[in-house]
Amino acid sequence: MKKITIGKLAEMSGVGVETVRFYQRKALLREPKLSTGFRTYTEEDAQRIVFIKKAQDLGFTLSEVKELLELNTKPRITCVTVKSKTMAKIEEIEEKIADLSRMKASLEKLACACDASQDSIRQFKVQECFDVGLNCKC
Amino acid sequence: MKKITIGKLAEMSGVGVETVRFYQRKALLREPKLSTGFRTYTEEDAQRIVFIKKAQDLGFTLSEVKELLELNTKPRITCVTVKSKTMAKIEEIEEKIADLSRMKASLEKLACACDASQDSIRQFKVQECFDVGLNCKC
DNA sequence: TTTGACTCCGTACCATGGTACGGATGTTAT
DNA sequence: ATAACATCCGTACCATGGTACGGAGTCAAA
Repeated sequence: MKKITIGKLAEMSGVGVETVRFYQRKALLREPKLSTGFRTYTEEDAQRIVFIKKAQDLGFTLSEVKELLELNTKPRITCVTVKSKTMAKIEEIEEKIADLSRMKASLEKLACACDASQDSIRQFKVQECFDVGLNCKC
Repeated sequence: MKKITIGKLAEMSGVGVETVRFYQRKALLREPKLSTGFRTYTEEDAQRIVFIKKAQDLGFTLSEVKELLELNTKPRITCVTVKSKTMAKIEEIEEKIADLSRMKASLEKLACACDASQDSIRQFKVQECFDVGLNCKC
């Protein structure tokens, strides 16, 4: 285990130094040892940041990520708890997928309407594309 | 055409008065006539707000919505432009769905591992769930 | 006409997720 | 040992998408 400074950590995990400090303030990262006045990190901290970024990309907010991470810190007894939280997250994810699928369907209608009006002279109103009754022969 | 005040407009389109003013500041709504000192709106303004809200629900930011709305004022190129913007959004959404599906699969493995360790004492790492390698015999 | 509701405006504030600043201090290489 | 660089900390600032405040003017009904 070599000592990792905040700058190296940031570089390793692809974020800025200030972002690391920000995550720490938000308690997304543990308080690191300030041996000799400087923060000292481990590989695990880098993995943690990478995890945060991954989860964030998937649409989780920082406080949701925090919750997910906190699942790790609880003792072994909590298998049941972990499972129920996990199931809840799965449901959330399913909802997000459903939302996105609806968005996608609407956008596909929009794209189709664009095609349809390609050769007609009719004035194209973007608003119409989002209306429910959009006539689309695709 | 009856005069619509800001309060009525807000009610009609399901937003707050302050939101209408905010959209106006952001130039998402035209500057309304201030006949007699009060803003006077039309049905079209209400439709426009409804459109903004719909587009927003579909994952467009306000500035993207603004762009979309501005496409209406431009000539026929519109269709092609709208279509390419739309296709880009669709791709974005598809990526998000794919990510979420992967995440869901990982979380399902975690749930499964919880079951499996009901009687064993396995240390869980939520992070692993996001990695591809969680060994699960479910 | 007077009261109450509505509107005007600028400005301040909120949450989220950072980014930047700047003076002080610590570390490292020459 | 001294320069050059990294890090410390608090605080301020940024964008996004609103929400709230407060003093002033306006409108409409009793």
